Amino acid sequence: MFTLAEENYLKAIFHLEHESAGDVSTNAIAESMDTKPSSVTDMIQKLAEKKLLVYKRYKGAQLSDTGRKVAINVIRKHRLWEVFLVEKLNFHWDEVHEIAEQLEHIQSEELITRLDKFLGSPDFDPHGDPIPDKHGVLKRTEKKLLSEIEKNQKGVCVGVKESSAEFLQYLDKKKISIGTKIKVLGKEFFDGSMIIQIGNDQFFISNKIAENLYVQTQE
Amino acid sequence: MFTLAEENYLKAIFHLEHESAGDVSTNAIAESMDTKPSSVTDMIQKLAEKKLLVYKRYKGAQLSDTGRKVAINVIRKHRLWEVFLVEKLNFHWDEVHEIAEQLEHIQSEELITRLDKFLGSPDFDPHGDPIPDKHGVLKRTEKKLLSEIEKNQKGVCVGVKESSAEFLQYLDKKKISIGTKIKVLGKEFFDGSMIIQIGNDQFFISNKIAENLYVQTQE
DNA sequence: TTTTATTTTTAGACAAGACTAAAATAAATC
DNA sequence: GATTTATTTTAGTCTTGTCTAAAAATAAAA
Ligand SMILES: [Mn+2]
Ligand SMILES: [Mn+2]
Ligand SMILES: [Mn+2]
Ligand SMILES: [Mn+2]
Repeated sequence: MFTLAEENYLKAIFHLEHESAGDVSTNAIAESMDTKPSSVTDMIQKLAEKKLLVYKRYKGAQLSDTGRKVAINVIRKHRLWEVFLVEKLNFHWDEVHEIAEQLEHIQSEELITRLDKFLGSPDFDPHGDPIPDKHGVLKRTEKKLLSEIEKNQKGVCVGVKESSAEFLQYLDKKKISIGTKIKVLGKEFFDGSMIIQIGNDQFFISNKIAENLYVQTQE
Repeated sequence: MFTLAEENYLKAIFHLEHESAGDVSTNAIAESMDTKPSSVTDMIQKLAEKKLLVYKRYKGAQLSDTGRKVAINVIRKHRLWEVFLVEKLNFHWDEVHEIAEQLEHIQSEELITRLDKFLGSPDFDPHGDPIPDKHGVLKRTEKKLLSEIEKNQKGVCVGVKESSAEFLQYLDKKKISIGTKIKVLGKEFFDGSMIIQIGNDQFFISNKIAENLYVQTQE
């Protein structure tokens, strides 16, 4: 139905729409897709032709309902495949993204329906990201960045904002994974760094780490 | 490493090399890939540049060792994915080929290694075709076409030559699948049609059917 | 309100892969 | 051996998706 390139653009725009309000700029798309602004202009004009997004010259793009549906379906596939890779093939969570980038473009509704069932209709992918259901509905859960919680508060890790292999490997080294309980012992006002406690271990983390970890403050 | 188009050409040429001896002709490739001879010429010239095959103008193509290795690896992936779709996702054998055509191009050695292990290192795909091992070695088994065996001989179905959905659905209707025991009760010299027995059922099959069913005559 | 800087778009080119139409070569037939 | 036919290749064009360089529009600064 749609080309690989089209699907990737729609997906990127979808993510960007959730990062900041208003129209998505040409430059933002170009940066997030590691391509040139002129290429982006070309493509969004084509996507606008196809009614997958609304585009006004010099003002940016905004997904249409159908465009959003396509994007969400790609994301659904991406995340289901990631679950498959981790749960069934025992890949580690830092190894699956690249492969899922390819698998997300396999065209077959039936395949995804069956894969979903095979995996037990998971609600979250290995990085804690919600998996849209068949109709594109995303379970929104209450979660904050670790950087947003205060001294002496506790939270349980429910996801990562960034999911680069480097970051995930850092978390492994620190024994942080989905489900890990974290208590903030101290928070430095100046640079946002923290002292946290996990189990009996206490250690320092930088603001960059705290800004990429999602936690749920349970109570 | 290689593009989707390149992989498909190499795979097609590999199959054609096994269908008849000598160089593979431009027209044969074009027909098997449902494309035009001029397009084939373009591509095999590029593949020759890349040393994936040997090409002499007006004489046809012949895979090089590296070209053959690439082709076999694609076939390995195709067949392993077909096993996955049937064994794990409960697809029927007539539904998997199209999806495997896409999955066979996913690039990740590790993925295939793990998929193979997950599936228990199967030797054959759902259509009875052998799955090359990691090193590209194909288990050659003794099998003949049903059309080649004589009256009163018995055989067990071990594979299909053609694997179109239509043919596979015909086989289903006749309750023929891998492992089915077949006895040839009669054979018409004129058109090669047969009367066969399966279990307690006896029925007529045309030569076209007999020429697309592989059997092993056990004795 | 000009001037300057940034963002975005256009124009033109390129690579991959496909196609049509025409030319070249090989195979078949007389 | 000459001629007709079939196969294969070349030449030129098209689409998709990318790029660079230049122009146009917008935003920021003076
Ligand atoms: Mn991912
Ligand atoms: Mn992805
Ligand atoms: Mn197949
Ligand atoms: Mn295939």
